[in-house]
Amino acid sequence: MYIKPTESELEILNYLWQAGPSTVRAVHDALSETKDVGYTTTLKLMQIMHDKGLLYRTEQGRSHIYVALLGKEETQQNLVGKMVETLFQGSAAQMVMQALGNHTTSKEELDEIRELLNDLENNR
Amino acid sequence: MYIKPTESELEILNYLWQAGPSTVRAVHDALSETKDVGYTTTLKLMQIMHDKGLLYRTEQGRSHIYVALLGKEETQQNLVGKMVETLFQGSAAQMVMQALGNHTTSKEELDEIRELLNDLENNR
DNA sequence: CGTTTACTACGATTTTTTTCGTAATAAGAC
DNA sequence: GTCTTATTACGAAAAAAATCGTAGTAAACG
Repeated sequence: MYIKPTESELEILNYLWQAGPSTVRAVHDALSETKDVGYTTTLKLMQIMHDKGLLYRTEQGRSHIYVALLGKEETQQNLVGKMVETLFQGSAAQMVMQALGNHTTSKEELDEIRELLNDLENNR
Repeated sequence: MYIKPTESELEILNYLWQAGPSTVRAVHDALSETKDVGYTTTLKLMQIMHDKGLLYRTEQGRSHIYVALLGKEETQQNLVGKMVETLFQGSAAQMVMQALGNHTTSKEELDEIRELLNDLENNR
């Protein structure tokens, strides 16, 4: 059974995906750049995530090193999939239109998508 | 200021977008097809949404007719945009890959996306 | 050693979201 | 007109998520 991370949990996961195994301190320092929150709040959140099985941790001296147990791609998949279902009646194409229509996307990226489209068409 | 609908609110909005102006009864009957929830729960939610300015309502005999005040596209935009920011570091292309990679999409839809890609490239 | 510092643990509180029961009431059925 | 039924209003509770303060403790510093 897949556990859906809450919004705050997602922020933490995001950092861990990008930075790799980290202490609460590191996570907190990063988060508090953009968000006004106390250290113990971040700590508690990460402890809860550990309880839920979202994070693995290992002791390192007096502190703990945390690692995300959910994969980045797997989680993206899950959340995008859910959004396609609930907000776009299951049509990924609809979502793609919305996403591309309102974000500046470079020529390189557009080309990459074209390639993907071709692959999709050929492999079925 | 944009108010982010909660998950339950989104279900209601979804129905209203699809069905147009509706009574609580209609919304509730639709929702309870897929979800086990009491009538007064749906009622209360819609009242709260009305308070928040998410829904407009008008009396019709003893009951109320509700209308979504948030547009469908506008809301999709907002939520997809947020997801691109938080989950894909601002890269819409990344999200598109994930979305297309794991949903079956028809040739027609793929072609539509191709067209969109061409438009995007030409108009800048 | 004693003191400071940087952690974790943990409980409690606050805030947000969801849920529902009860009461009031107006419409419709007969 | 009376009774049943469908509806809203409202308060309160339950559940979920986020926040933080305090205490304990081990390491580091001098």
